[in-house]
Amino acid sequence: MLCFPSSGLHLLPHHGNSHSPTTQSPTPDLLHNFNTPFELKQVHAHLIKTNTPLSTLPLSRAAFVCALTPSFAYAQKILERVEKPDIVFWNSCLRTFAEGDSPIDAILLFYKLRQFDVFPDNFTCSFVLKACTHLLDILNGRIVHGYVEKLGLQSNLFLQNMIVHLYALCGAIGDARLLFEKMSQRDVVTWNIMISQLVKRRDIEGAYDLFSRMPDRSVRSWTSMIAGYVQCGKPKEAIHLFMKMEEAGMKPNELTVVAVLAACADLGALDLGRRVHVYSNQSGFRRNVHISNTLIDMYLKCGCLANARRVFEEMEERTIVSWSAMIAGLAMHGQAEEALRLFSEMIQIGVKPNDVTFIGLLHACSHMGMIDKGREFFGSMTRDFGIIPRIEHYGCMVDLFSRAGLLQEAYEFIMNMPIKPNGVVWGALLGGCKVYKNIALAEEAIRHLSALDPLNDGYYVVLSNIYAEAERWEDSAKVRKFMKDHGVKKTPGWSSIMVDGVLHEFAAGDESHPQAEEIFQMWGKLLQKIKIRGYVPKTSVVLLDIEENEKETFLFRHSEKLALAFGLMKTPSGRPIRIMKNLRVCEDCHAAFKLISETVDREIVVRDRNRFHCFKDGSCTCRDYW
DNA sequence: ATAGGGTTAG
Repeated sequence: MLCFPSSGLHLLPHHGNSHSPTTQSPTPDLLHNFNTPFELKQVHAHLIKTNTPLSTLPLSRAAFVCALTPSFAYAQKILERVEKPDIVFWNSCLRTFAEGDSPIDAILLFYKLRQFDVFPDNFTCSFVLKACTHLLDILNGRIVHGYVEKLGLQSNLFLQNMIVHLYALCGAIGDARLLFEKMSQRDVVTWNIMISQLVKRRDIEGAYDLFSRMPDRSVRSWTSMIAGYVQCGKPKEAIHLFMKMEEAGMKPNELTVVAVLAACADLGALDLGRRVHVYSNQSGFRRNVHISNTLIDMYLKCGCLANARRVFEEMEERTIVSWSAMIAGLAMHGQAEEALRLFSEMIQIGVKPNDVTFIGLLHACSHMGMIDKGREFFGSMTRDFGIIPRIEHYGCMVDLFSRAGLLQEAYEFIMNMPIKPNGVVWGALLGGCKVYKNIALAEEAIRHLSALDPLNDGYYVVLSNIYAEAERWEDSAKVRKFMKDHGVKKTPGWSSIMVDGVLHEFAAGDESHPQAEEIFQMWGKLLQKIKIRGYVPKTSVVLLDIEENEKETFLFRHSEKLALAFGLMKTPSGRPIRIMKNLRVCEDCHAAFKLISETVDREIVVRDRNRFHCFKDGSCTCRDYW
């Protein structure tokens, strides 16, 4: 039943050692970490030689040696000399082990205690349970649970909470739930444990059900729930709950701030993000690295590169997350050179990059067509930093080649990948096939994509587009029929814009907005202005079998155009316009926005699915390469 | 003496 730790524990003295123990000085490490009676003797001898009182001996270590070698009276004698070990003493040993880097020692010691006629109490159990938690050791956890029942400690809330936590953490959510349901009393910690564990398992509905049923909610309850919504891709719900939290008079803490800022990043909710930033500083959270990192990400994803940079520069201590976020953000904003410069600065001061850092770097390269640099980083990643490329890195490389028109190289790269390509990888190739009009390779990509990711409409839409551009209308129609037959629905495009703290959302062709008429008139005026400057509607992006003038109607009702017209109507001149879109920005809108930015002299920032487009003075930061 | 969250990419 009992097994001994594998961590270099020697049960017998080193008989082969010809030196007398007293002739050797123990290393400083050994003074605290002796594992055998022999080593204990060495330490003891050292204490005598240096005239150090015996009480300086690390007792928990002595107890450990003693407990594991009860036949060796020496260790026991030392213990007896120092103090009479009672349950409190043993508990503090257990605690030391449980919180140290070898928690298994606590479990071993626990099983040994009965040989010393020591009976565990609630503290004993709590420390062993803590050890089980650190080890994710549900088997020993269940045994300790049995002891808790046998010892009549089942009404101890601390222990019950720890057991519920342990079960859930080890994946036995059913057992955790059962125990939770039959507990005679629960406190806020019990509820919070269940909520955060359900969130961890992506059961956000289950978590909210408990949240709404619990009698008292602490800041932690609110924060777990808000963070849960963010993790489950529901940032609106997260922000809604944050508002409720404020209404309830709860004071957000550091973790709440991180969660809300993450939600703001996802939603592009700059106003709230700024407000939370101010609150965070007022609350004295300025030096919190997690908060600063999330702030950087929030500002980047809201299109405020300068603010992100300021937060980054003002940090006293940066982690790899800070650097990676900044590099990825610069890539998103089309500032590849600056991203690369930041990377070399980081290497120069000795910060070690991780896999995420390289995803950002490779993005920077592919967005700017820096093929050789990208190849270099991909090679250096493993060679110089020992990072094994993940599927995301392969995806970046295929994207890099495909965007640059090196379709054959991209295809061969996929064929030679040591891991199975996923939808993102083939999708990147497909994207390149559209730009460089390679129908055969696009069909090959679709063959893989329809097997890998059959419900993703985006790929079929691209293929249908490719056929349409080649004026192969029948094939284009076939793709759309295929989608219809297989129940693949085209994701409706939408764009949004925040005006005076209110989020306005527009779908393509949307006439439901209360000010729809004014918006259309505004667009009409803009259209006149840009037509003078040479704008020609690119009706080929409209994939409908209709008359040319009808196509224009569709084209002019694209969601990003509606959002822009509305933004220009509602915001003071000179102020930048920020628009978010769920899909990639349309080619025609891109051309139109460039001209509009010039005619109305406004900066227009569009965050699309992949990156930022910042239109200013007639050009875009993507340099039309996206 | 004992219990419960965090950041980059995807």
